[in-house]
Amino acid sequence: MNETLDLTIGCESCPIKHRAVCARCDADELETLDGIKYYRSFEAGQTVIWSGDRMEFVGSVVSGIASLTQTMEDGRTQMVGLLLPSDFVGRPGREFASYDVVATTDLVMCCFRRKPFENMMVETPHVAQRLLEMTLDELDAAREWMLVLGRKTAREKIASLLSIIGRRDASLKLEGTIGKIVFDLPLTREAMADYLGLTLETVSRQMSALKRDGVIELQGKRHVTVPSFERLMDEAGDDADGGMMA
Amino acid sequence: MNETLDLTIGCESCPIKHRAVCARCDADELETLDGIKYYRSFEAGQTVIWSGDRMEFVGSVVSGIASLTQTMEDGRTQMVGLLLPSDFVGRPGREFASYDVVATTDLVMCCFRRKPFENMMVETPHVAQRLLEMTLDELDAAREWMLVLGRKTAREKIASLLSIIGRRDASLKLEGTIGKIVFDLPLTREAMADYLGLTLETVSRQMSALKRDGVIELQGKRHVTVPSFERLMDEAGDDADGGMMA
DNA sequence: ACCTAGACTTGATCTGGGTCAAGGGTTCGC
DNA sequence: GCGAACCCTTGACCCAGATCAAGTCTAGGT
Repeated sequence: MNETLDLTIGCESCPIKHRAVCARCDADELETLDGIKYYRSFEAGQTVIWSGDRMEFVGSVVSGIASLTQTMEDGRTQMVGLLLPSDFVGRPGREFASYDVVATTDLVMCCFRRKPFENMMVETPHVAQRLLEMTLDELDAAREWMLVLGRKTAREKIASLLSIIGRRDASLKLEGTIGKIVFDLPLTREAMADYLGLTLETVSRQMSALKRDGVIELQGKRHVTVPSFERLMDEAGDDADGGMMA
Repeated sequence: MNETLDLTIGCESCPIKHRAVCARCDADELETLDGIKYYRSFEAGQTVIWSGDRMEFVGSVVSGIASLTQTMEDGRTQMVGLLLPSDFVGRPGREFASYDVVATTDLVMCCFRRKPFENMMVETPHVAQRLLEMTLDELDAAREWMLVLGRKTAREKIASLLSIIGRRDASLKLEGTIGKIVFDLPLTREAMADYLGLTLETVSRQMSALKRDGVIELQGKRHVTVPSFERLMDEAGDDADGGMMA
């Protein structure tokens, strides 16, 4: 499934090399890339791109968390995507950004100037195909989230979010997704609310309720221990298979 | 924007030829396609594919409307995509379906056997690129819908749905999206509710309210007249630009 | 013509989550 | 060490939309 993740050609802190570009490629392409690649750092809370801005680059998250958000004129906001390390940002072929991209934590991104990247994509078909696969994955994630937003209760929403972050975190640490899981929440209660279509008060109340009921333990406000991942999945109302089926 | 829509090489009732395959291609590729192409018809209410089924084909909607839906064990369902004529169905590279695909009205699809289609995709890079563009469009639509599901009121949700269907319908008829619009709702109140994350009673009440307030007129239950599209957009809480910016 | 079934509407009531308000805990800078 | 700024929690109350319960309307079928 993650057949490209173990490739280590090139700089290992740059996930795009592994996932979008390096997959099944030869060293020549890495040479090509190095001329158009650069890193950018952002502080927590900083906006990476405003919706409507010209996109000068595409890239991927090296460390930290970014979020895609949409805002209505009256200030209501909805997070429409959570970008974790190794996630791709940007739209080859799109001139302007469709969403605000905000650094939710301190953030390092690996960027490629858009035009040269697009040219390279045309010349190397498997990059386009890898990008298509990644986009399809994002689409699946977005659609799964539509079920969360449209039909789940506040408690189920929280459990869903915790299980996504917990699973992702655990797989990065190469642990299993069974039994006990420990991780730090990279989001404020407000950011969680924006992702879940709730208010921060409701998020806080439901976190307390899940703690009271023994589904999670909290050390401080952000450090979470999940004694039974199955129990959490159950609270989330998901099928037990854990999303193994694409 | 719809640069590929006016191509008329090949059978004009088969949108995939126009949108996914024919774009900027030469006649040879049409020959290749004809060996692996077939049509399928479905009655309203029939299920095209069950989630988890092996996908034997990809294809596109020729006429009628299909929907992608997700269902929880307890029966709560959420529609995660509405497939209108010319929309693409299926995932090159994916073995199994992720969602139920249901014919919401009588439906004709133009199908391609999946394996040969994938092979063709590898050989003709611009098809992969067209598919990437289409997938990015779907992703944008899904994310826009996340804002609807997460943050909009029932009245705004209904107005959003009506404006999407109305706009799509009007553009197919080559009318503008300004001023008056007339169309038939292709969805039952229940299907609307499933798409909007509401109950059918709430949908019905809000339709009545929009009618009472003069935002829409109803002839029968399904035939809708929108005297002012701007007014409708306003009720939907959208920016005025009408989504012209991809 | 009548009967039935499915799609829709409308009313009455209930409730989950929003809103408003008042705190508490930590981490800064001074 | 003290105030200020965040971030978070908890309580009291309210309301949009869910739920439960009758209906109405229309299209087919006999």
